[in-house]
Amino acid sequence: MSERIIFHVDMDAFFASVEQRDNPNLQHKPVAVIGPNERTVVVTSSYEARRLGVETGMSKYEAKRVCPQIIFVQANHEKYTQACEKIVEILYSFSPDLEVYSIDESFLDISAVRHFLNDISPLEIGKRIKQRIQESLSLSCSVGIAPNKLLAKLASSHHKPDGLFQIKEEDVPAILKDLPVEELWGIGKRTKEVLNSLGIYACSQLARADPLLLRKRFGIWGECLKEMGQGKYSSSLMPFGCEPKARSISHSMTLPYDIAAAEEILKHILELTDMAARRMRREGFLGRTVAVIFRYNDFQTFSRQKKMPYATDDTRKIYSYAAAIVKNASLEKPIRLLGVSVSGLERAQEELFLFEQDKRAKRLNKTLDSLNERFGGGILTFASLLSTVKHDKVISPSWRPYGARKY
DNA sequence: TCTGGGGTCCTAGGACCC
DNA sequence: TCTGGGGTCCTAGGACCC
Repeated sequence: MSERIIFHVDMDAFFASVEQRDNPNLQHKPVAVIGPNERTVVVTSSYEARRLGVETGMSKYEAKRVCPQIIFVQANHEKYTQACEKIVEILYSFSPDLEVYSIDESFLDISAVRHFLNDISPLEIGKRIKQRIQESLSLSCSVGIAPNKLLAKLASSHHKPDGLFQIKEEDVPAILKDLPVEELWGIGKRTKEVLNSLGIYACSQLARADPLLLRKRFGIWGECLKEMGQGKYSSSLMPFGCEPKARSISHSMTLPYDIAAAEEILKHILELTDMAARRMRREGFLGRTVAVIFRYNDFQTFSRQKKMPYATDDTRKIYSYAAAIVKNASLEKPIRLLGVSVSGLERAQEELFLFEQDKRAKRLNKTLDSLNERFGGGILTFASLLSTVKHDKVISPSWRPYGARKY
């Protein structure tokens, strides 16, 4: 098998760039895209803001402190979704071997279609991809080209913004020689610390490390780590439209202020449960396991879960378990964040709804869902939620565009 | 009023059964 | 009645990603 040619296409400061494109007042200025609530963080910032010290994950106040002239813009999910759909269309026109990894990143394998592209060089193809995206969306991206996904991602991340870089097989040892291990995709803070404690700092050291030692410290993953240090990475693309079904659906929120009162906690739990269950119904899932996520005001975070006797997508049923979890949790401090997650998902099938009561509940849910959808969400809801704050759509990097062409 | 939200995968320990 | 183990399910937590 000949060498594969993988592209990683990564939009530059995606959300911030879309906002700057659409509002001339933001162009060439430090812009930070943030969430809708008071206790939010910087989701993305323009390169102007980054140069002035603004970083992703900073609180609003921290960003304002390091960069007083920062301009905050609230995230607009629909806009980014539309842009993503167009980008996916463009990439798909280059090759059907496409993996939409997140809202602003994709992998493209052109090995199989290369001769249909008149055997032009990978770099030239990368140039055309960048051109097409720039022309039709007025957005810039960085493109990394390499024999596998790991190296393609490295190639794009090291040449941002507006980058185009190819790592060839023969260049791999030189590129990895002094590269810090944490620059590799998948090696985070904790893994870096452990590797460093073993005297492993550069990828070339990881490549030579004792496999038994890695195996002992990292389990199964230790074997992958050594290969990654050598620039090897065998996993192929997850074809667009063929992604495995979701394993969990969850919603969580940092509350506007810390709370301790049980009835207030339960009110939020009902709202979060309803958001999760509505999405399950929309996407045709039933779930078996309910988890509630708690975060104290000191940031200690933990979860409690409970398996239900059968799978359901009914808000009330799921809520009854979530509420029981809250009541048994014996909370010790004020709560800053609450979340509800449903896992053990399976495809909903009509014939599973055997009981008349369940059928009624399902019809009711369907009616509520369609009305909610028609009126933009959150119009019809449980009476006890009427006084709570309505939240904007969340930003979900795992989101996949609808309606784009599939296999 | 320092620190968002939505995911996946892996591990480890305890319960329970044969 | 010195004490087996293997397998599976469930729960909790942590690492990592965008």
